Amino acid sequence: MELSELNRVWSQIYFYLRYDYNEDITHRGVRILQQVKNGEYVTIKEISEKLQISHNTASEHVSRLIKKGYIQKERDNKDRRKTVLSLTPKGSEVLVKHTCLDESKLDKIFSLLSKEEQNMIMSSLKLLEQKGRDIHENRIG
Amino acid sequence: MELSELNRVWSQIYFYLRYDYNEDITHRGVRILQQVKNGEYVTIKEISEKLQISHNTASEHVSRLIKKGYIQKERDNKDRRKTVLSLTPKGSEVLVKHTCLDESKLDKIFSLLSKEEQNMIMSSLKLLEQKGRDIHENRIG
DNA sequence: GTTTATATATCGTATTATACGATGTATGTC
DNA sequence: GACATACATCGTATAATACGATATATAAAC
Repeated sequence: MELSELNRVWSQIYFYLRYDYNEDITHRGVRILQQVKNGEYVTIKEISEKLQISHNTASEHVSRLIKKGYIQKERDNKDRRKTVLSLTPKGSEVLVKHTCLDESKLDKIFSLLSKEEQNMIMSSLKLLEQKGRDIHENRIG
Repeated sequence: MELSELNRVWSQIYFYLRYDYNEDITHRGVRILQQVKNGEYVTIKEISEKLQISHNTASEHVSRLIKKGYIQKERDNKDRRKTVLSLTPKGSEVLVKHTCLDESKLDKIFSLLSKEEQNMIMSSLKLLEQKGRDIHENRIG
């Protein structure tokens, strides 16, 4: 199995199918939205550690994202010092545009595929996701 | 077919499996390396149009990437005004780190999959790539 | 051959993105 | 109360990004 071939294909897919979308969010902002989306309990400290930046920087980035309406925050009832972050619907939408494949393009592609092909693609991706999650959560080596 | 589900899976795969790599290239730099990799004949003007920036900005970004050893340039023999850009091996490597999945992670995953599963994943991705290329090159509506 | 157009390089200038130390407030633990 | 933790705010600084002006080189049109 030639993994570099798989990688070539992966990055080509993204190159061809990503949204042609004009940035109105910073690079750092996207990374933060990703972290907020993928954590269960995300605080400023979490963000600063994950992105390896100071807490002040993290706080300010988050503050700007809140102003843009992409993130909301609330104080944790169990520890009022802590701020818990979550994505707004608007934030979710912006994140999709910057990390996902253009669904109108996907729609065109899928309309040309057999049911069997569609299912194959879906199964493959889900298998990769599942194994990927295991790696991410250190359940595998 | 629920495309948003496919997209959720896609972005999760990337989130779990991408390289944990420290940036020593700018966001714009990565975009330019991508363009250089994916074009057959890439000039400063091409870059400026694709990224929708002025030619001077494009020229300067490219100049910096050349200094870092990621891109090389040569004059087109048929039109000496034109500079043709290509990736260096070093540039290719940096691009992989910023756009691909971590191959050591993939290796772990694939070592756990049957030959059949591996082939299914590979076939699926190649099918998506092929159709994606068609879309990109306007062969499909 | 001259004029005009094209392609890129360089420089000066400016804005935005990103970062952190210092400081302050609020809350939690001992 | 003393100390620790979490985050917010402000001042400061650097890096990234952008473009207009200008210049040089080359190609096309007349």
